[in-house]
Amino acid sequence: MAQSKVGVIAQDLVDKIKHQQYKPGDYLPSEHQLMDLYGASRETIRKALNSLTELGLIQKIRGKGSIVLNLDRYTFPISGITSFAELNNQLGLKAETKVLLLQKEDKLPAQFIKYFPEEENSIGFHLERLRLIDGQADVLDCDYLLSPPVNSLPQEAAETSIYDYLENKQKLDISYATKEISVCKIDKRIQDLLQLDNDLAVLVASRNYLANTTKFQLTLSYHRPDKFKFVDFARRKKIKF
Amino acid sequence: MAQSKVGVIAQDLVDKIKHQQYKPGDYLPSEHQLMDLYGASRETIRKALNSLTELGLIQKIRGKGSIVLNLDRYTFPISGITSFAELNNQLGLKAETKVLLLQKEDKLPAQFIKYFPEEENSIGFHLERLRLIDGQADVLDCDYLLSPPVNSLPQEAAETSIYDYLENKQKLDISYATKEISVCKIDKRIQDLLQLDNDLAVLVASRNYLANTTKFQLTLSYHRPDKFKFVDFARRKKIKF
DNA sequence: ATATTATACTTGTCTGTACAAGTTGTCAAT
DNA sequence: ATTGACAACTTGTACAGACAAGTATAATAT
Repeated sequence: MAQSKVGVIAQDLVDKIKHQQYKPGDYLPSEHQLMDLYGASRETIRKALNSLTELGLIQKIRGKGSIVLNLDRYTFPISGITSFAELNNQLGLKAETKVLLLQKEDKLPAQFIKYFPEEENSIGFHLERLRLIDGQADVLDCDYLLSPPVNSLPQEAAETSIYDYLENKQKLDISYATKEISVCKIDKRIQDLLQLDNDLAVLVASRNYLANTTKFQLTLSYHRPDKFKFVDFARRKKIKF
Repeated sequence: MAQSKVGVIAQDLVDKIKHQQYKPGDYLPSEHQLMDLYGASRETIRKALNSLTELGLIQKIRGKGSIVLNLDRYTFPISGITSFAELNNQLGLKAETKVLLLQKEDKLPAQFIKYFPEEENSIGFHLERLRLIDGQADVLDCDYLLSPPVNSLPQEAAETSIYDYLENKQKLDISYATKEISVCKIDKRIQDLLQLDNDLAVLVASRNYLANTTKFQLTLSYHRPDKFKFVDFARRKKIKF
């Protein structure tokens, strides 16, 4: 997955932290020691350490070292563009996906227009999936995959992981996303699907982009309010916008 | 604010993007041109560009250049540890803060214990503030500032900006935070403060830390559901946890 | 005992070089 | 006109060296 030397080192350090080889509160080996361990230059080591810092796994303290932070599985940030299938694997949940709809459209379906007016006339694949955890319907994912760049979308990919399909089969380079989390009123249909008493749901709306900056996916995720939990790690920004 | 050469360059680029000197869709000058412009080495330029990449301001494309992304003010990510006063300045809102409570406690008040059980016996300053925008009460911020490391907390700091006070007066080095966003039931008192019809609010619970990894602040922010909006920028992570 | 100094560690910052790899346009051969 | 090779750009990765600055320990001077 991570082919560069920096990536290999970073992944190895992450794995060792995960398996408690380096425990929360411990200091990692010093940068010079890591240079010997991995046979790399100091800049290379430092780039790997910086990526762990951004992930919230370590904190660097000048003059002392890099200390492993205390982030158990439940506080580990869910942000980043993580697909449901990946989340599922990482957290070891037994989840199920029901595909409610998969069809090609020649313009953006009505329910999306309010949130993504700029794509009103785009061709794409309309996909609706209900996510169940322990038999309970927790999330309704409504996707619109823009075509181009998405040429095809088999039913089987929709049932398992469209990200796996797009990245590995279609060789699309998924890169970044903008997300908005808010609370919205939902119609009777969604209310029934999620078996909700009232008409409020947490809505995560996201625009997803490839590395060449082309937009390829719009998503509206409706979450049961009582099950929704978004965990984030944030560093104090030194740059003022 | 940013004393390092990298920081100065990054801030300058951000300012130029902000003032449309570099517009969305444009390519920034190449790294070699930026070297000449700022009189810096390529690695220094690249570190500055990387920080813009993480902020979601640009996208680097190999062989082509760094393209400015289209992020208007409303989609600019609010994450990071940004204080209400800072947000206020950046967005140019006319907001008001009412201090409801400020007193020292010798153990964690009951309302916090459910979310921060590990700090049950900590001494600290209990602070409650109501945030109003256009006269409307939108957020109730409940803070617990741990003592140590926070020795004092004057009323005036609570009314304006405790982050300004802690960073500039007390010289605390605020570094990172973990946040959890969820939806919770609120009691009658909070319901009245926020003038809500029902008993649901969006709750952002966060643990805030200094650069030396000491926890200094616990926060429970209750948001009116109809006003809450959390905007985020996320990059696809290449590291699997 | 206390304070100071020296030192050996740590991370932070910046420089310069080298080569790999992706993109684009030019020019020549077909 | 199309193709293909090449050159000139771009960013990506890695290396080695130098000095600054913060931390901790031990030896020293008072």
